[in-house]
Amino acid sequence: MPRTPSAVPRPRRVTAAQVAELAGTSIATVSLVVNGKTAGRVSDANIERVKNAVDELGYVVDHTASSLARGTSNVVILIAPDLSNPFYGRVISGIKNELGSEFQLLLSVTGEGRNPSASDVHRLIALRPAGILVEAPDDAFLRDLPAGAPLVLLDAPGRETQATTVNFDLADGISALLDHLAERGHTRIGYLDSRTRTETFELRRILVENGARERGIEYVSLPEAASLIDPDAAAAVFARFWPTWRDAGVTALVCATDSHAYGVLSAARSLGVSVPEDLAVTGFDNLPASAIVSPALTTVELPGEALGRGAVHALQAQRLTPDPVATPLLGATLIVRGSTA
Amino acid sequence: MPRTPSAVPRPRRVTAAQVAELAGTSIATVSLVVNGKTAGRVSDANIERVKNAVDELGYVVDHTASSLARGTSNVVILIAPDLSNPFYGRVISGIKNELGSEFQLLLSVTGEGRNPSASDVHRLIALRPAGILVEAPDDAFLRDLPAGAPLVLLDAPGRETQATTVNFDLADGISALLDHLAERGHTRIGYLDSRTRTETFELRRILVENGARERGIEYVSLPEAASLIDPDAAAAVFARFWPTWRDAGVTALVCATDSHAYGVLSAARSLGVSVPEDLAVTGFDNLPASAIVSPALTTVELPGEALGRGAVHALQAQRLTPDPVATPLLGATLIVRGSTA
DNA sequence: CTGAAAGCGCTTACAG
DNA sequence: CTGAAAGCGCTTACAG
Repeated sequence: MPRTPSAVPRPRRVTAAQVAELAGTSIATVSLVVNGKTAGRVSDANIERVKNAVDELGYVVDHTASSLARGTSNVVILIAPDLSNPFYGRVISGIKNELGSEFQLLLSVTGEGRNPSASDVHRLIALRPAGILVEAPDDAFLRDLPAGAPLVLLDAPGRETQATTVNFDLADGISALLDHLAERGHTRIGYLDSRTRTETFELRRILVENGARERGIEYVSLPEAASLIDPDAAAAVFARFWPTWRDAGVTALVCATDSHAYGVLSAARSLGVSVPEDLAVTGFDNLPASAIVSPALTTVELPGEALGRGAVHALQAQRLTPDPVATPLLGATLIVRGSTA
Repeated sequence: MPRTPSAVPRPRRVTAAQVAELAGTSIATVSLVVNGKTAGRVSDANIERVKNAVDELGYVVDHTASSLARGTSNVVILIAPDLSNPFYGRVISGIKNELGSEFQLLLSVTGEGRNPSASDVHRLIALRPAGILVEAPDDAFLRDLPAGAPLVLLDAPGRETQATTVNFDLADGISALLDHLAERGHTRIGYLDSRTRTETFELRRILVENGARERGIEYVSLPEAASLIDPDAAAAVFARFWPTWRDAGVTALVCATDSHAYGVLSAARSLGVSVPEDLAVTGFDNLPASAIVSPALTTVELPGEALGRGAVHALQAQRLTPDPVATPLLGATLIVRGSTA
């Protein structure tokens, strides 16, 4: 937004001084009352007077001034690469439910599916948030961990010692997935990776690879087979690599996210590849659309609501210590549907 | 988040006073330099000294103090009911692209698909935002329009006189849709509404109803047929009303959003209703998944990116006047796919 | 229980 | 071009 020549003046806000005057008290008393710190410090009569004056004038504490005086605000910020991914809806809902009304959640999105960077966070720290929750931070971010606000990383496996982190139990969900594929008779599987280099995707790939080996399943490695978290991008990558996978005897393709899998389903249809007859397809997340796409998608459900709640708990613990706080892993569940029938 | 007993102290931030001391200038000079207001007011030598000191200390202007002194912040807030709807991804991207780096976008979501309310906005105004963008405000909100920050409503047709509003040209898109259905020989259509009572949905329904009449298509009115913007909820409603529609001879069902349509496609499959043979289905939005569901969805594409850009333009204009600013309608386009083939 | 006052870290007239 | 000072609207020791 270009700088504006001169903005129109807005209506003056009601201040604590006005409330104090109307109530016949000091500003300090107004502050104590509106912040509920009256116990043994303000008389009932004054509490009453201030409350009446607040109602009459419609006074609301100025958040900016309050934050400056206090040194911290009541805002908690979630920074994430791509809120349009429905997965975050569940995370956000978990955070809000757990935060309660004392704090206020604001979201910051990085552009173009870019991962949150340290400079993004520095700009947000200037807002003096009560906490910052970072979804899927990238390497650069972790190299220069910003100080200045309590920080919690979400879905950043392997970073537990660097910062407070809330993670999924991917090992469990991936074991179930591979058992399922083995049971269906698959002996050669491929993997469609996410192109964003984030810890969680690194881990998913490695667990699939190792788990396959343990079960005598051949993991056909094709590191180039990776796309952004977007059905169209995934479709293009699948179209490009399908011949290779097919010729290698791959009968099941594990995708890094449901969004990747959607693209595979779409491209497979165009290419005349039958799912699951020619190729079984699986995802991660269990997005709402996964029950509806055709065939319905087998996927490892990641409990986003629990991730959000866990992040708030961790933030609360983090506020009490400068050291990383240990948090329990959140279980992932295999959901079997038609795409691996 | 429950109140914490006593938070650990965070590292002290670098202040302008420290920069001034290192640079050997006054604090005022530091402020002028970091805000780029040096023209004719700061010597080149001092600009240089301050910049070096800023770099050396890693100084960042404290946003809270700056907002308090200035009376307004550099934060623009978008408040929306449900960011998990991929439609908002495009809107957000449009806003960010247009805002540039001088301002910072933060998002606030209302819980549970609830529409933004006046009290939500009052809490946000306490942050002294440079502007507030409200997506799909509800009636109560509009009855008590909050003052205190420049405000722009997105997708709130009929509210142009109450506040600055950016809207789609729904009439155009719906005309194209009905022409298409008429051409395919449909003479009786149904409508699956959104249960959130928002202006835009009201308008969609009315335009479909009137447009049908003008074309000699019978609009089978079933006001109960409405659900939240969620495939599962829409599927349940469709399952309940399909017998009624079928018996009334409905051969095409217009849905208020693509998300509703996904639910219909899913339920239709379970019920053995062939799409488009037994029933043609359409949506609004053109979400990414709409090209991938089966059959692919015919839909009226709403240009979310343009909506976001338009909102920022409108905000900029709004800052110059207390009166609602007139904005052009953004064209909607019909995308024809298999669900009406 | 109460209020005057210092302080949070900036920005912006203002006088020089 | 420069800096001392007032002011933004709160919160919180502190003295009473």
